[in-house]
Amino acid sequence: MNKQSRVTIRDVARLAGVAPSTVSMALANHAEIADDTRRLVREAAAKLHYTPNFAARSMRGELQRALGVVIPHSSAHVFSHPYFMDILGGITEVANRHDFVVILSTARDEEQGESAYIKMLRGRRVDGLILASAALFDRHVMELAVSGDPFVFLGRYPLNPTITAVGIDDIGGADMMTGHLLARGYRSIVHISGPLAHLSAADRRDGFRRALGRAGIPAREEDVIEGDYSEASGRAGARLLLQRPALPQAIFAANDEMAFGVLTVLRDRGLRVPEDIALAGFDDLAIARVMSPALTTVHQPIAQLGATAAERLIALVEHHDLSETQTVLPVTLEIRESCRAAPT
Amino acid sequence: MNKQSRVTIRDVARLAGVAPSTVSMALANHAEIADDTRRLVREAAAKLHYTPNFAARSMRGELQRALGVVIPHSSAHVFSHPYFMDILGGITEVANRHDFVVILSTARDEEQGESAYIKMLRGRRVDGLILASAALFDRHVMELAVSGDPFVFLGRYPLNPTITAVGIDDIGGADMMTGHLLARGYRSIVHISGPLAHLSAADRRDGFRRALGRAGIPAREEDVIEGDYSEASGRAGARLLLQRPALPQAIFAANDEMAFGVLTVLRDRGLRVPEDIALAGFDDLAIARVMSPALTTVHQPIAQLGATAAERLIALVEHHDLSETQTVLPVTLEIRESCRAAPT
DNA sequence: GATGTCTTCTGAAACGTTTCAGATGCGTTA
DNA sequence: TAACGCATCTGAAACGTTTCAGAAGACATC
Repeated sequence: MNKQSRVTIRDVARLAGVAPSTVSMALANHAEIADDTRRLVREAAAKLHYTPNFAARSMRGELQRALGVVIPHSSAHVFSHPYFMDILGGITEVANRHDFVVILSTARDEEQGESAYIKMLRGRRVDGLILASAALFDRHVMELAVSGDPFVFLGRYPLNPTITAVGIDDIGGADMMTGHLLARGYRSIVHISGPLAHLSAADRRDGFRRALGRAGIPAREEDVIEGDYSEASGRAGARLLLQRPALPQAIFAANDEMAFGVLTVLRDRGLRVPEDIALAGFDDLAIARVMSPALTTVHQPIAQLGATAAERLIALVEHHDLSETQTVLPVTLEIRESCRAAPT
Repeated sequence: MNKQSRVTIRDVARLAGVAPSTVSMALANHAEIADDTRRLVREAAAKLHYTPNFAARSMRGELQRALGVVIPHSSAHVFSHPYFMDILGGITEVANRHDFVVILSTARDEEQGESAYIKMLRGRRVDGLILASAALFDRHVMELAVSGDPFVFLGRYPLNPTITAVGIDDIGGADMMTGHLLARGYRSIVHISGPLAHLSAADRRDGFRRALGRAGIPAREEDVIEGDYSEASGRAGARLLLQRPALPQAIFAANDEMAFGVLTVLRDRGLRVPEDIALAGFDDLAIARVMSPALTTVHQPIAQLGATAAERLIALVEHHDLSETQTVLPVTLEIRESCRAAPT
């Protein structure tokens, strides 16, 4: 019920009474096809519901018009679901506008041989790749870089400026948030960081330290507790803090999920936020708005991140010159209820 | 840097000193190729990093090994992000296991001509489609059904039993939840429904009514308020209720987002949940756990829904016989804090 | 020695496009 | 009338596979 229903360019040619090559050129709007013929061909194609076969087309060296988006399966817990959904939203919107299709690859890193997404590229299933949240030291990244295949790294990638990367200003965001807390009078602040092997986590910590330094507050080892971006690690961090002789005045978690973990533990111990202790997050996912108290956090333009990455990749694939290879998108402060209002 | 790096079967053949057809057969493990030759070819292919070109392969009538997942962009607000992310998770996991690739199509319904995803199917970019949350009366569904192209409808589809559909037990879930509320002693319950043009919304309302009927409570028109699954419509529903002379004892929202909308309005009016009024939701998204009070809701196996759909579609594509075409997955009650504990 | 049977490999054809050199027909110019 | 230019169309080749009829060689049988 499938095979026989395939209508090819030859069928259209027969119906229109012209050669297949004429059909091809007519549909592609080549100038040397007479208007009458073009119309004739168009009608025939429409009547037969002709749709060009992509495989055949791309065999002639045309682009597949497909982008691969690689989301590491193993580290899926590291990044929250809505984050990826928004990224995907941004990517697909741009891709659709450029008539590209998006292929999802939830890569589990395979030890042996080449990863599935490199095969997609080599097998010309996609024209280029967007690597979402790959680790900085991912061996495939270097491999891709030397192969010259088009790809975009999601996140900052200062190690190698020739790699096209789109990230957000993690340092600046953490700096702003810390500055905000300081401005509200909190002097003792503890940062619960993400997994420091990820650049975003290290960046956020560095931003935290930078703001502290500017305020003349000495950096102390114990003011940073390393988590892994998961709610559970937020809880663990909070419990650790509760064992200390004195609680800080504010806790700045490196993402919203950890902040929520912190909140649940504090609440269990009967501590009120923000009255007893202030709390801040990072990312501005839906959870931040929904928590009570609503979480003060750093808003990042996630969909735009995906959109920009897709635009860069398509430019790369179509051999346009990129004005800049490494982009850092700005973030904004989202002030809500979890930090006491400044005394006015 | 791309073109010249393409290594074809001919390159492998040259290096191995055999004919291209031999390479093809050796790599496909045909029996009539001697073991020694097979080894030789394998080595050559590995040395050259040969990856077969998918376009060429599929021109020979092979499967593309690609599934299309259609997510209606326009009605994106109707379904929440984490829902689709979980669906996608289930789909990709099964697809990967069967060596299929997942192509995302965030279809904005185009008025003119064929939709993008039908083109994907016709152009043989994908072997089959999964339609996520298409409306029952979607004209493309019927079109697909008559064309005989493989596709799976996500959600119940009782209208046409020949269509392969995977849904959840919306009726049973709403019935269970309503029964639970009744068992806890609530007699006056209002249901805020989803958009009733969607079957899931109508089903949930019907389940609500069925439980009420079994308990001998007469169905009243005003006990159902139609929303559209959005948080805003939950707020609107709550405001409507607050204008009535008497508040119901419990509100059962047809999804968690609307329940959250209801909660914000109640909270603004100084009403406590569950002390003053009980609240229940449906879906069990992350938001249900995060709200305070944590929301009592109906848990649906979203990832499994996606996984089952993918399995059905792959079976369809590979012409296996389906034991059943229409599947309804069971749901479970998730009792949390938003309904007062039963007096024991 | 002729014939037949296996085993193993090869060459050509086919899949559905696009491209491009050239064919065709027609009006214009010398 | 011959030559040319132009507009329009066509046929063949090519893209990288897989398949399949058949070739080649080794060996066994009569």
